Amino acid sequence: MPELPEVQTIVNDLKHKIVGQRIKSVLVLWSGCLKSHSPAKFKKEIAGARILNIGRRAKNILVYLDKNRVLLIHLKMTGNLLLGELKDFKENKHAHLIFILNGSQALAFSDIRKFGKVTLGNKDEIISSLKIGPEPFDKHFNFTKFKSIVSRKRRSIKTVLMDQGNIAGIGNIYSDEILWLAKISPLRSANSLSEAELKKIYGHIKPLLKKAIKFRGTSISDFKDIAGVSGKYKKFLRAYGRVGEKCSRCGSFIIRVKINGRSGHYCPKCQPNYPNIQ
DNA sequence: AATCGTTCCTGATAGC
DNA sequence: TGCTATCAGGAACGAT
Repeated sequence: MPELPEVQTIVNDLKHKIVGQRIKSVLVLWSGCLKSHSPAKFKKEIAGARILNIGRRAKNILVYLDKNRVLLIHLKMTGNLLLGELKDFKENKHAHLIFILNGSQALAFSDIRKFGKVTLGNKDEIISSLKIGPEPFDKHFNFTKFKSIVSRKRRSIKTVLMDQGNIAGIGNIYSDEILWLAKISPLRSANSLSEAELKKIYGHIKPLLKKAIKFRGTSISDFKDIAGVSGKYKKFLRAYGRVGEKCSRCGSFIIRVKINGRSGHYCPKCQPNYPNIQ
């Protein structure tokens, strides 16, 4: 499932490969992914558009187009953007949109579970419609800001970290990893955390995300970069997806619990639920 | 205002 | 073997 590091990997690659090109046309193979337009209108609007830049906001990919427009792509869990030639996608039954670019290049939006969404519209309207908290790498995201966002919430710290309205880009994998590094249980309510505990969490967010970007993200099952290559961060995972394995720090067994409908993975010894009672 | 439950969807896996 | 049931999960949405 693409989170900030995976989306950033895609954005960085796309920037180098397709900025400056025109979208000659688009094939709509499954229109359910189009959020803003009918297939006919989408095809008409997109034809001839020039790609000015590629950006990211939380887990959204922003393709800046001419005429002050933006194409917003959310990959949700199983979405991919793949750059290749049209013939490469003919047998991909999950390719829902294929953008025909210059020469023989094509960019396919594919998504097994069909949760991903594509929106086309005015740049300012689309960006201002996003209800998203600060980007972790924004200079305004300092400890004071983090504390003001998190410290009064009654929900579990994992849920708070994953809520895009609080902080942008953290999902199920990296919330588990941040909390393992900070030795904080994902079940602790955010407003139960001490200043020192908040500092530990905050201190791990940027370095972890930075390292995951360096290794081009985590591929659990579906994430691939635009060339179809898996991310390399999986080997560093300490909690996520390691149920029944030994904690690499203390040797206890990693467990999985349901937290607000999501699976949270943690070490019950290193990350105690009730540290004050121990 | 904040939080909770439901919904979308397919493929992998478990159980019989 | 082959069937059915269950589960995974981001975020929009409606309900409380």
